[in-house]
Amino acid sequence: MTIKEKKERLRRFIKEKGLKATWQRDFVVDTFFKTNIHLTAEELYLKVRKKKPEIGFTTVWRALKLLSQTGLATERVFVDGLTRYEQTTIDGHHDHIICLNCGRIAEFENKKIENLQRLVANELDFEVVSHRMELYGYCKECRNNKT
Amino acid sequence: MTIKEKKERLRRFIKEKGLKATWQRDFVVDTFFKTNIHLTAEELYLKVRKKKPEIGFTTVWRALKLLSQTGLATERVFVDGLTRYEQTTIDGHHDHIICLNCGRIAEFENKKIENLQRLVANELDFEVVSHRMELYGYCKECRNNKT
DNA sequence: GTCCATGCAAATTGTTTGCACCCGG
DNA sequence: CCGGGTGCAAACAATTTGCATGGAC
Repeated sequence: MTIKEKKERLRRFIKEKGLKATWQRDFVVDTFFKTNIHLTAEELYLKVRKKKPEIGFTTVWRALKLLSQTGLATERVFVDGLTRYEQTTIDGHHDHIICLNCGRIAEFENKKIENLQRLVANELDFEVVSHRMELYGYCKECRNNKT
Repeated sequence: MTIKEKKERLRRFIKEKGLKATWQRDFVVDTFFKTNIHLTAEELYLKVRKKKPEIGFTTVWRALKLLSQTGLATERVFVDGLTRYEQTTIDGHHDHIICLNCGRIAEFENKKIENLQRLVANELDFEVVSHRMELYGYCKECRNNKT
């Protein structure tokens, strides 16, 4: 899905809900779409504020909540306990691998693991509807520059 | 590890650290050890308070922190964002499967999945040191009593 | 003009800490 | 007695909400 399509989808959602379009929210959403990493509301707010200091934290926060509702963003909480927002990609589910040193977050998908998960669940008489899996470790760069 | 052994281990740890034994902490730890489910500090506090209303939340909380330091308990945060404390079992690492309806938490271990994780990480040039994996779904009972 | 959006400030929630008093050794 | 333990209350941090004002249609 291109950014243009995402914006269109959001525009339709806003219309359906009887909400109004505003340049503030537009700007926040734009900034978010142009960033392809996992951001906290705080981080996005700081990013936005650099360009438009008149936009408040609440607006950024509510824009992210709106994007979550629309399905254009996903809230994720990693072990640091902060809520991060991730742009929804066209390809469905994926998991994360996070560098404990630099905080870099990479994404991956592995059907074999998901099949095994379903298998394990069956053994325990559970029906899986979702899962969360994160790997923590060190990326190449951080391994090389070890202290 | 039996409860007795755990208590012994804690006793030694307390001595080493130059801390003191008190009946309040003893009672909290006892209550925790007798419960084999995943509890939040709040839940344990309520449990304790029923028997000993004079014990405060702080004591419960600090006892759990102490147990974590000792390695006798493990802090876990699932998707609801609450910190739960789990008794450390003799067998090392395991993951969780959680019923979205009744909240029941079951544990499992699967070496195949862990091997695949390492494999995936290698492809991405990461070195894995830990992971978090939780499956969410419905347990047998909740599937049968579906609304 | 009518509502929704905004952004400040304040409430909330879960967790953690400061401190005066208590109590075990 | 002394030093750590307790438990209240208050600090904290992240998130969420109330409300008066402003702006889009």
